[in-house]
Amino acid sequence: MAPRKDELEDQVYRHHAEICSTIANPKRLKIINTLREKELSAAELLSILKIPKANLSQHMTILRQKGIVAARREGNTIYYRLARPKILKAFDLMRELLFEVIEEQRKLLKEYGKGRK
Amino acid sequence: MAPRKDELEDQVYRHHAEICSTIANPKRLKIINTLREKELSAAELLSILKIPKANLSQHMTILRQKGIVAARREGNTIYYRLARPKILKAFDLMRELLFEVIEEQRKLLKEYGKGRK
DNA sequence: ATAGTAGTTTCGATATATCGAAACTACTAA
DNA sequence: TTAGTAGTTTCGATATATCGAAACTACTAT
Repeated sequence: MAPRKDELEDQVYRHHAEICSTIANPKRLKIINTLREKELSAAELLSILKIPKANLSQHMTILRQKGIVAARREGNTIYYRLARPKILKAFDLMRELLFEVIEEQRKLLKEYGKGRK
Repeated sequence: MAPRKDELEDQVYRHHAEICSTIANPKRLKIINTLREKELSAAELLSILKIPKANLSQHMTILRQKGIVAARREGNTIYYRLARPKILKAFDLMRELLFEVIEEQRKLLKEYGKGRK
Protein backbone atom coordinates (compact mmCIF):
# COMPACT_ATOMS: atom_id res chain seq x y z
CA MET A 1 0.00 0.00 0.00
CA ALA A 2 1.38 3.42 -1.00
CA PRO A 3 1.87 5.93 1.81
CA ARG A 4 -0.42 8.93 1.82
CA LYS A 5 0.94 12.24 0.59
CA ASP A 6 0.99 13.90 4.00
CA GLU A 7 2.69 10.89 5.57
CA LEU A 8 5.49 11.30 3.06
CA GLU A 9 5.61 15.01 3.75
CA ASP A 10 5.80 14.41 7.48
CA GLN A 11 8.61 11.96 6.91
CA VAL A 12 10.58 14.61 5.03
CA TYR A 13 10.00 17.04 7.89
CA ARG A 14 11.24 14.40 10.32
CA HIS A 15 14.43 13.83 8.35
CA HIS A 16 14.83 17.56 7.93
CA ALA A 17 14.59 17.97 11.70
CA GLU A 18 17.07 15.17 12.23
CA ILE A 19 19.74 16.83 10.15
CA CYS A 20 19.07 20.08 11.99
CA SER A 21 19.54 18.26 15.31
CA THR A 22 23.02 17.38 14.18
CA ILE A 23 24.04 21.03 14.43
CA ALA A 24 21.90 21.70 17.50
CA ASN A 25 24.75 20.96 19.89
CA PRO A 26 27.55 23.30 20.99
CA LYS A 27 30.33 20.74 20.79
CA ARG A 28 29.34 19.53 17.36
CA LEU A 29 29.15 23.13 16.15
CA LYS A 30 32.64 23.73 17.46
CA ILE A 31 33.87 20.57 15.73
CA ILE A 32 32.35 21.70 12.43
CA ASN A 33 33.87 25.14 12.77
CA THR A 34 37.26 23.68 13.69
CA LEU A 35 37.25 21.50 10.58
CA ARG A 36 36.43 24.56 8.47
CA GLU A 37 39.61 24.88 6.46
CA LYS A 38 41.47 21.61 6.90
CA GLU A 39 41.10 18.03 8.01
CA LEU A 40 42.29 17.20 11.52
CA SER A 41 43.08 14.05 13.45
CA ALA A 42 41.06 13.01 16.46
CA ALA A 43 44.06 13.87 18.63
CA GLU A 44 44.22 17.38 17.19
CA LEU A 45 40.50 17.87 17.72
CA LEU A 46 40.91 16.62 21.27
CA SER A 47 43.60 19.16 22.07
CA ILE A 48 41.42 21.95 20.71
CA LEU A 49 38.12 20.89 22.23
CA LYS A 50 39.48 19.67 25.55
CA ILE A 51 36.85 16.95 26.04
CA PRO A 52 37.28 13.24 26.86
CA LYS A 53 38.11 11.22 23.78
CA ALA A 54 35.16 8.87 24.25
CA ASN A 55 32.90 11.86 24.08
CA LEU A 56 34.61 13.20 20.96
CA SER A 57 34.20 9.81 19.36
CA GLN A 58 30.49 9.81 20.20
CA HIS A 59 30.01 13.18 18.52
CA MET A 60 32.08 12.12 15.50
CA THR A 61 29.90 9.04 15.14
CA ILE A 62 26.80 11.23 15.00
CA LEU A 63 28.40 13.63 12.51
CA ARG A 64 29.48 10.75 10.28
CA GLN A 65 26.11 9.01 10.44
CA LYS A 66 24.35 12.18 9.35
CA GLY A 67 26.77 12.58 6.45
CA ILE A 68 28.28 15.83 7.74
CA VAL A 69 31.80 14.56 8.36
CA ALA A 70 33.96 11.93 6.67
CA ALA A 71 36.90 10.03 8.11
CA ARG A 72 39.97 8.31 6.80
CA ARG A 73 42.45 6.18 8.67
CA GLU A 74 46.21 6.52 8.26
CA GLY A 75 47.98 3.97 10.39
CA ASN A 76 46.79 4.54 13.87
CA THR A 77 45.44 8.00 13.27
CA ILE A 78 41.99 8.91 12.08
CA TYR A 79 41.60 12.09 10.09
CA TYR A 80 38.26 13.86 9.95
CA ARG A 81 37.06 16.34 7.38
CA LEU A 82 33.79 17.99 6.42
CA ALA A 83 32.03 15.74 3.94
CA ARG A 84 29.76 18.54 2.86
CA PRO A 85 31.12 22.09 2.63
CA LYS A 86 27.54 23.36 2.53
CA ILE A 87 27.38 22.65 6.25
CA LEU A 88 29.59 25.71 6.72
CA LYS A 89 26.99 27.85 4.98
CA ALA A 90 24.46 26.52 7.46
CA PHE A 91 26.82 27.21 10.35
CA ASP A 92 27.43 30.78 9.19
CA LEU A 93 23.79 31.46 8.43
CA MET A 94 22.62 30.26 11.82
CA ARG A 95 25.28 32.36 13.51
CA GLU A 96 24.16 35.43 11.57
CA LEU A 97 20.63 34.70 12.67
CA LEU A 98 21.83 34.44 16.25
CA PHE A 99 23.50 37.83 16.08
CA GLU A 100 20.43 39.38 14.45
CA VAL A 101 18.28 38.15 17.30
CA ILE A 102 20.74 39.27 19.96
CA GLU A 103 20.99 42.70 18.37
CA GLU A 104 17.21 43.05 18.28
CA GLN A 105 16.89 42.03 21.89
CA ARG A 106 19.56 44.57 22.80
CA LYS A 107 17.58 47.30 21.04
CA LEU A 108 14.34 46.32 22.74
CA LEU A 109 16.10 46.42 26.08
CA LYS A 110 17.38 49.93 25.34
CA GLU A 111 13.87 51.07 24.44
CA TYR A 112 12.54 49.60 27.64
CA GLY A 113 15.28 51.38 29.56
CA LYS A 114 14.18 54.73 28.08
CA GLY A 115 10.54 54.18 28.99
CA ARG A 116 11.33 53.12 32.51
CA LYS A 117 12.66 56.52 33.74
CA MET B 1 35.85 39.37 37.18
CA ALA B 2 35.94 39.20 33.40
CA PRO B 3 35.10 35.82 31.83
CA ARG B 4 37.92 33.99 30.09
CA LYS B 5 38.00 34.05 26.32
CA ASP B 6 37.08 30.42 25.86
CA GLU B 7 34.20 30.71 28.32
CA LEU B 8 32.80 33.46 26.14
CA GLU B 9 33.37 31.37 23.05
CA ASP B 10 31.62 28.40 24.61
CA GLN B 11 28.71 30.63 25.50
CA VAL B 12 28.39 31.71 21.88
CA TYR B 13 28.41 28.07 20.82
CA ARG B 14 25.70 27.33 23.36
CA HIS B 15 23.49 30.12 22.05
CA HIS B 16 24.27 29.06 18.52
CA ALA B 17 23.15 25.53 19.35
CA GLU B 18 20.01 26.87 21.01
CA ILE B 19 18.88 28.69 17.91
CA CYS B 20 19.61 25.58 15.87
CA SER B 21 17.45 23.56 18.26
CA THR B 22 14.57 25.80 17.35
CA ILE B 23 14.53 24.36 13.84
CA ALA B 24 15.41 20.83 14.98
CA ASN B 25 11.78 19.78 15.25
CA PRO B 26 9.48 18.59 12.44
CA LYS B 27 6.41 20.53 13.55
CA ARG B 28 8.30 23.78 13.98
CA LEU B 29 9.88 23.32 10.55
CA LYS B 30 6.43 22.84 9.07
CA ILE B 31 5.19 25.95 10.87
CA ILE B 32 8.09 27.99 9.49
CA ASN B 33 7.49 26.68 5.98
CA THR B 34 3.77 27.36 6.25
CA LEU B 35 4.40 30.97 7.24
CA ARG B 36 6.74 31.35 4.26
CA GLU B 37 4.75 33.80 2.16
CA LYS B 38 2.10 35.23 4.46
CA GLU B 39 1.06 35.63 8.06
CA LEU B 40 -1.54 33.20 9.35
CA SER B 41 -3.80 33.01 12.38
CA ALA B 42 -3.41 30.27 14.94
CA ALA B 43 -6.70 28.79 13.68
CA GLU B 44 -5.38 28.67 10.12
CA LEU B 45 -2.16 27.03 11.27
CA LEU B 46 -4.21 24.54 13.25
CA SER B 47 -6.25 23.51 10.24
CA ILE B 48 -3.07 23.00 8.22
CA LEU B 49 -1.00 21.23 10.87
CA LYS B 50 -3.79 19.18 12.39
CA ILE B 51 -2.35 19.18 15.90
CA PRO B 52 -4.00 20.09 19.24
CA LYS B 53 -4.09 23.82 19.80
CA ALA B 54 -2.27 23.60 23.12
CA ASN B 55 0.59 21.94 21.30
CA LEU B 56 0.62 24.58 18.57
CA SER B 57 0.71 27.24 21.24
CA GLN B 58 3.68 25.54 22.89
CA HIS B 59 5.62 25.53 19.65
CA MET B 60 4.69 29.13 18.89
CA THR B 61 5.94 30.14 22.31
CA ILE B 62 9.31 28.57 21.55
CA LEU B 63 9.47 30.18 18.10
CA ARG B 64 8.63 33.58 19.55
CA GLN B 65 11.08 33.28 22.40
CA LYS B 66 13.87 32.48 19.99
CA GLY B 67 12.97 35.49 17.87
CA ILE B 68 11.97 33.44 14.81
CA VAL B 69 8.29 34.32 14.76
CA ALA B 70 6.34 37.44 15.73
CA ALA B 71 2.70 37.71 16.69
CA ARG B 72 0.02 40.36 16.67
CA ARG B 73 -3.45 40.23 18.11
CA GLU B 74 -6.53 41.43 16.27
CA GLY B 75 -9.56 41.04 18.46
CA ASN B 76 -9.71 37.45 19.42
CA THR B 77 -7.39 36.22 16.73
CA ILE B 78 -3.62 36.01 16.88
CA TYR B 79 -1.69 36.34 13.67
CA TYR B 80 1.77 34.89 13.36
CA ARG B 81 4.47 35.81 10.89
CA LEU B 82 8.15 35.14 10.42
CA ALA B 83 10.10 37.77 12.34
CA ARG B 84 13.24 36.99 10.44
CA PRO B 85 13.04 36.09 6.74
CA LYS B 86 16.59 34.72 6.97
CA ILE B 87 15.12 31.72 8.76
CA LEU B 88 13.77 30.62 5.37
CA LYS B 89 17.30 30.59 3.98
CA ALA B 90 18.24 28.31 6.84
CA PHE B 91 15.21 26.13 6.18
CA ASP B 92 16.05 25.83 2.48
CA LEU B 93 19.74 25.28 3.05
CA MET B 94 19.17 22.49 5.55
CA ARG B 95 16.71 20.85 3.20
CA GLU B 96 19.25 21.01 0.36
CA LEU B 97 21.76 19.43 2.68
CA LEU B 98 19.25 16.71 3.49
CA PHE B 99 18.72 15.91 -0.16
CA GLU B 100 22.47 15.91 -0.82
CA VAL B 101 22.96 13.35 1.93
CA ILE B 102 20.04 11.20 0.77
CA GLU B 103 21.34 11.27 -2.81
CA GLU B 104 24.81 10.23 -1.68
CA GLN B 105 23.44 7.39 0.40
CA ARG B 106 21.39 6.25 -2.57
CA LYS B 107 24.53 6.15 -4.73
CA LEU B 108 26.49 4.23 -2.12
CA LEU B 109 23.67 1.73 -1.89
CA LYS B 110 23.73 1.27 -5.66
CA GLU B 111 27.50 0.68 -5.60
CA TYR B 112 27.06 -1.85 -2.86
CA GLY B 113 24.36 -3.57 -4.91
CA LYS B 114 26.77 -3.93 -7.86
CA GLY B 115 29.51 -5.48 -5.73
CA ARG B 116 27.14 -7.92 -4.12
CA LYS B 117 26.44 -10.04 -7.30
C1' DA C 1 53.55 -12.64 21.35
C1' DT C 2 53.46 -8.37 24.19
C1' DA C 3 52.85 -3.80 25.27
C1' DG C 4 51.52 0.67 24.00
C1' DT C 5 48.85 4.14 21.57
C1' DA C 6 44.61 5.81 19.07
C1' DG C 7 40.10 5.57 18.82
C1' DT C 8 35.33 3.15 19.58
C1' DT C 9 31.40 0.98 21.82
C1' DT C 10 28.35 -0.10 25.53
C1' DC C 11 26.06 0.85 29.66
C1' DG C 12 23.72 3.46 32.92
C1' DA C 13 22.76 7.85 35.11
C1' DT C 14 21.08 12.53 34.45
C1' DA C 15 19.20 16.25 31.75
C1' DT C 16 16.26 18.06 28.21
C1' DA C 17 12.33 17.92 24.89
C1' DT C 18 7.75 16.67 23.59
C1' DC C 19 3.04 16.33 24.28
C1' DG C 20 -1.78 15.46 26.13
C1' DA C 21 -4.97 16.89 29.65
C1' DA C 22 -6.93 20.25 32.31
C1' DA C 23 -7.21 24.68 34.06
C1' DC C 24 -6.65 29.28 32.84
C1' DT C 25 -6.67 34.20 30.42
C1' DA C 26 -8.34 37.45 26.86
C1' DC C 27 -11.51 39.00 24.08
C1' DT C 28 -16.46 39.15 21.86
C1' DA C 29 -21.34 39.19 21.73
C1' DA C 30 -25.81 39.01 23.83
C1' DT D 1 -23.08 39.60 33.68
C1' DT D 2 -23.02 35.47 31.32
C1' DA D 3 -21.73 32.38 27.73
C1' DG D 4 -18.79 31.38 24.01
C1' DT D 5 -14.61 31.39 21.23
C1' DA D 6 -9.47 31.80 20.66
C1' DG D 7 -5.42 30.96 22.50
C1' DT D 8 -2.12 30.04 26.66
C1' DT D 9 -0.06 27.93 30.71
C1' DT D 10 0.95 24.35 33.94
C1' DC D 11 1.64 19.73 35.18
C1' DG D 12 3.11 15.20 34.76
C1' DA D 13 4.27 11.25 31.93
C1' DT D 14 7.22 9.48 28.25
C1' DA D 15 10.91 9.87 24.95
C1' DT D 16 15.34 11.48 23.46
C1' DA D 17 20.05 13.41 24.14
C1' DT D 18 24.28 13.85 26.59
C1' DC D 19 28.11 12.17 28.90
C1' DG D 20 31.47 9.65 32.07
C1' DA D 21 33.32 5.16 33.07
C1' DA D 22 34.91 0.96 31.65
C1' DA D 23 35.63 -2.44 28.39
C1' DC D 24 36.80 -3.10 23.81
C1' DT D 25 39.00 -2.99 18.80
C1' DA D 26 42.68 -1.68 15.55
C1' DC D 27 46.95 -0.68 14.56
C1' DT D 28 52.22 -0.07 15.66
C1' DA D 29 56.59 -1.30 17.42
C1' DT D 30 59.63 -4.37 19.85
